[in-house]
Parts: sequence; C-alpha cells; structure tokens
Amino acid sequence: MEDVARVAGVSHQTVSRVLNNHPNVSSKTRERVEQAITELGYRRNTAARSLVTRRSQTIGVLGSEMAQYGPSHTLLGVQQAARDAGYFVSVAALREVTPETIKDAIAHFMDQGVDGIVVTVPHPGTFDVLKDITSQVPLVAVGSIGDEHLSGATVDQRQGALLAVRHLLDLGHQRIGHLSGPTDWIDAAARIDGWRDALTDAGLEPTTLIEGDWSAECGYREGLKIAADRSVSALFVANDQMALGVLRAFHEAGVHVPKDISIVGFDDQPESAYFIPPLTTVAQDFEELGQRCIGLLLDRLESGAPGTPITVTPRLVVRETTARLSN
Amino acid sequence: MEDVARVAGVSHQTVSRVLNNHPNVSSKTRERVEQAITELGYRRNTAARSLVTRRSQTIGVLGSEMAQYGPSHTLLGVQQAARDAGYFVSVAALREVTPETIKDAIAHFMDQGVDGIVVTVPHPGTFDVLKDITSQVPLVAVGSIGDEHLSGATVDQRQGALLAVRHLLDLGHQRIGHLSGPTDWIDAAARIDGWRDALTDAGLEPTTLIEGDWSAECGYREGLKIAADRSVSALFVANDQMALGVLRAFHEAGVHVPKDISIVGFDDQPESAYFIPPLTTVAQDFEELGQRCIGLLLDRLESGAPGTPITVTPRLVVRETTARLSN
DNA sequence: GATGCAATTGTTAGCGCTCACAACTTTGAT
DNA sequence: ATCAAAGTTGTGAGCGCTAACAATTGCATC
Repeated sequence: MEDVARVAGVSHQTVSRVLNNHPNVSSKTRERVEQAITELGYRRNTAARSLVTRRSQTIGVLGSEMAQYGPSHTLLGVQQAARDAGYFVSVAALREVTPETIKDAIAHFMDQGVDGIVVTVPHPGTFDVLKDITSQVPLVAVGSIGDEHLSGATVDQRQGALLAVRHLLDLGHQRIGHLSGPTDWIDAAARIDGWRDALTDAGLEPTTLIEGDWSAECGYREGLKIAADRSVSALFVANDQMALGVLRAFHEAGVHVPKDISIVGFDDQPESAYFIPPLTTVAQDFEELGQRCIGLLLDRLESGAPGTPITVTPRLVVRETTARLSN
Repeated sequence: MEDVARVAGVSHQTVSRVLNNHPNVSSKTRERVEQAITELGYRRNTAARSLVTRRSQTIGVLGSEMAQYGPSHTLLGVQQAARDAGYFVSVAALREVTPETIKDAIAHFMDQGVDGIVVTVPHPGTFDVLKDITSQVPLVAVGSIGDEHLSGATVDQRQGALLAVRHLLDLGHQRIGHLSGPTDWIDAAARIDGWRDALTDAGLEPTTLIEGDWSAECGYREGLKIAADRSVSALFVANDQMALGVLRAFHEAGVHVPKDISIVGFDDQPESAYFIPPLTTVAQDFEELGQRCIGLLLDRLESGAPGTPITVTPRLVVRETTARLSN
C-alpha cells in the first residue's frame, strides 16, 4: 500500500480512502491512485483489514447432508449471493448431528471470526443449541420460523404438502397415505402436518402414516408392503428418492401407477421427470432460499434486528403418477 | 492474550508459545496458561495471526456443477479432511465456466489469502488458465493427471469404462454403443477412451458413439432413437442420470432391459439401485478423492513439490440391466 | 563458590491496514 | 480583502499476534 502511495504521490491513507470509496477524494487523485493500483497489481491484505475493522467479510455455512439435493442447492444460492456481495463463504459439513458436533463447527467459525452464519441442519434440536450462540454472531437458520433472536428462512413445506394432498383429493381419492421422512426432521414434520390438515379439512381421517428415512431403499421396502395390503388408493411420499423406491416396488408387485395407486413426491429433482412413469411432485426453489438467506443476514449485519422471516412458496408439478380414482 | 498472560502471571509471548506448542515451555507454566485460557474462554484472533505468519489456514475450493453427485461428494471429502487438519474451507461455485469466471474466482481466493486451492472444474481448458496461477499458490486440480507445476488427482475413469465395456463383452455383446458426456469434459473424454480401447482390444470396431449432455432428458431422447433403430445390443452410458432417461425411453418403446438391450451406467448414485430395473454401473469414491486432495495439498504446503498424482480406482457394480446376449 | 551452558521467560518491533484527528486548500459570502 | 465553512490530504496510533533477540534462571562442572 505504501508503494502504491509513493507511485501515486499521495499518502497511504488516501490510497485506503480510494479503496473504501470514501466520498472526500478528488477525482484526479482517485484516478491517479487507481492507475497506480493496476500498475502495481496491488491487492489489499484481508488479514490486516480484518484486524482493524473486526470484520472478516466471511460467512459461515453450516450444514448436514450437504450432498443431498436440497442442502447442496441452498449452498449454491448462498455462495452466489455472498460472493456477489463481496463476502467469502466458509463451509462446515456435519458428518453426524449432535449438540457437540454443532458446537464444534460453530466454534470453528468463531475462531475464523465469521461475520455471520447460515445454518442448514434440519433437526429441531439444533435451534436450542443455537440459542446460546446467536448473541455472539448473527445467525440465519434455514427451516426455522425464527424468533426475536434467530432469523428464520424456510420453504413452506406444509403448504407444499397441502398442495399435494389436495391434488389427490381433487382426483377423488379418499384413502391417502403418507410415507414421511424421519419425524425428527423439521421438514418431515411440516409435511406430515400438511398431509394431516388437508385430510381433516376434507373431513377424512389421516390414518395411514408410515415413517421413512428419505432413502430409495426405504421407499422400496415400504412400497412392497403397501402393494401387498392395498390399504390406500393414493400415496403422498415425502421426497422424490423414496418415491423412486415406491415406484420400483409397485412395478415389481404388479401394481400399476397411476391406475391402481396414485403417487405424489416432493422436491422435484431433475430426474423425477424421467421416472417410470414421470413423477407428480412438489417443486421448491432451494437456490432462491439460499440467496434470500444471505439477503436477510446482510440486512441484519447492518440493522442488528433479526428481520422478517423468509418463506419460499413451493408449487405442484403434475406429471403422470396421479390419476382420477377409477372405481 | 494480554489478559490471559496477566491471569497466568506470565508474558504474552509465553501464552503465544503455549498456543503454538513450542517445545521450551515448562510443564507447570504450560498448565497455568492453559487453565487461564479456559477460564477466560480465550480464542486467538485469526486475522492478527495471519497478518504476521502470512498463512490464512484457509483452503479454497473452486468448482462448477457443485450440486451434482460427483462434485458435491468431493467437496464433502475435502471439507472433512481440511477441517480435521485445522484448515478453513472457502468455496466458490462457478455458474458458468469461462476463463474469466475462473480467473475471477481465483482472484477472490487470492484476495482472501488462501494457502492452497483445490479445483474441480472438469473442462480441459481449465488447466491452461491455472498454469499462470500455480506459481503463486499451491494448487490441486481434480481430473488433471498433473505435471511439474500442477498437482493432479483423479478417478481413473478410463479404467472404469474398461470395466464396464469388458463386462458387456464377457456377456457376449459385440455391438456396444456409448452414450457419452459432453466431449469437452475431461471425464467424458476419458470414458470414451476406455470404451474405444476395450472394443479395439477385443478386435471390434467402436462405431456407435452418441454425444450426450449428462441429463436424464438427453438420455430419454437418445434412448428413443436407439430403441427405434436397434443398432446395438448393449449400451454403455456415461452417467446414471442419462441411464435413467434411457431406461424410461426403452420402457416406453417396449424394449426390454436387459433381455433386448443391456445397459451399464457410471457413478453409482444411491438411487441407481432402485431404477427399473436396478442399474449395473461403475462406482467411484468421490469422498476419498476429496480427502486425498487435501492430503496432497498439505504435503505440498510443507515440501513445496507437486507430489505424486492421486488416482482413485473405480469398481463395477453388477445389477440387473445387463444380461448375456440372448441369440 | 565461580563458571559455562542449556532451558526457560521477557522485551521489542512490526506485519498492513483503518480510525481519529490535525493540517492544509479551496470556495463563496460578506 | 476577510473570514468561515466545506472539501481534501496527511500524521500518528494501534488492532492482536509472532519472530528475533535479550535477559534471566537452573543446574552440572571445575
């Protein structure tokens, strides 16, 4: 920086002012400094800057199951928005979700001196752990509705489930089962709520609830059972991967989809349009969610307030696994 | 740090020595300092440390298509290994791959002062761009075989393709087509090479090569054509997603898999075991690849030499889309 | 007890930057 | 011409840490 100042014939402070876009610099000086900067290929030292400003220009992203469709796309959105805003993005992926691993990862971020943290750990217990931390560093929790301490951002999963189940109701189905995710996942719980509410609103009893684990393997296993007992005429499956397993089980068992049983999935992964048959499902824009998380976090860094929670609305994509109840 | 020193009754430098595990500190002093640290909940300031050591303890991960199966799992491995080694992981995902976007992202990392970079951008042009950078910061390129400047780490995709095609040859197939990835991807090119070599080694002509784009949609489209002309008895598809599309096309066209045509995929995503029918494919351990990248990078940070390139060996997973040629 | 040497601890400087403040220069109204 | 106010630039200090060196201590040896 001293070198740049010398070349431009000004003081180091003026160079700093140009770098930080301070208003009171005459345009000729600014120009001279900028020329010196490009001439010398100067880049300012982030460490020195953070040391004095107490800002690292870094946002930490903490997540579990980061290779899954939802989390990885959320990360994509977060990363893009953060970089556009001139922030660095540091990631920590959790192998295993326990209060300890979460605290470890948060400590890791604190050591790094991140300016804010986005958490994508979809288990309810997470938020209790986070309560202690949020006073030290601004925090956005994906999946939480937020409160006065914690900023929340979420896809309205209940709404998505409502869309799915109402679609089945519109087609005349009454015995509508639900193959859910693990009930200790926030997303799974919200989808169960939506399914249950849609049925009770229609005056029906929500009886057939099967807890799954998100995997295709589990969908296959449970699908085989359902094919055998035929207790439902339609099945709302909590994600597309399980739906894939169900589809295969039904195929093997000679249950025709959608003639015999209708299926609705959740997520709308790109592959779902090429299942046999193409899957009716609920689409969610995770990238948008990620981007808006950063928006919320940056707002908060300026204002200090948690801000209004974000809700992204899902939409139903009708394909070929759903049909009017035949008999 | 001054506070810790005061509580422990030593100088700040002694605290620093304890923190950095310097040998010449008496065990009583060390203990006293450590107690003071926990008592005060002291964490050392990374920015100040980097400023003087000129090390940021951060590794940058640059990738394109980061939400895809391969890249996202590589990131997982990289992240885990880096964090275990006490490094922070900064990510930059490329929306679009051009020399400019790559240079931008690298500049972003340089601004941050990363100690090393892992690049997962599977396009050949990438490496030319990186040539200029590698003198400034250690760099590991996934997909590159490496040279004296650049450390390389790669899954032996050609080997994987050989396995796939030889499996088909063993089953008696002779007309073996290949639905490849975009030819400007390194991975796609290596798989094409493997397919071609396996055939020529067997004294066969590698004729039916179709260039795809990795998507299920493309697999479906091309699958429909193949179903119509029946020019091959077996198809080696360059990834599982395209294979899914092919499977659906064949199903629609009434082509039975594997009786009429055998199919081998590539990647072994968890879902592939639940395709209809379950997909024979080639498994690659991306997480291991990521972990070993960090190993290579850390070695290099110490020794300065590019190190021996890493090769991860894929393996064939036989399921139900391949069968002995019937007639 | 004096001497030398190693082990341990303390002192000082400086990494590259921004902030607070001081000093100087311009502008426009009197 | 004179002055105040605003615009522009420079100076010094210090963020929290580590490296290099200086000083002190302990301990065996003569």
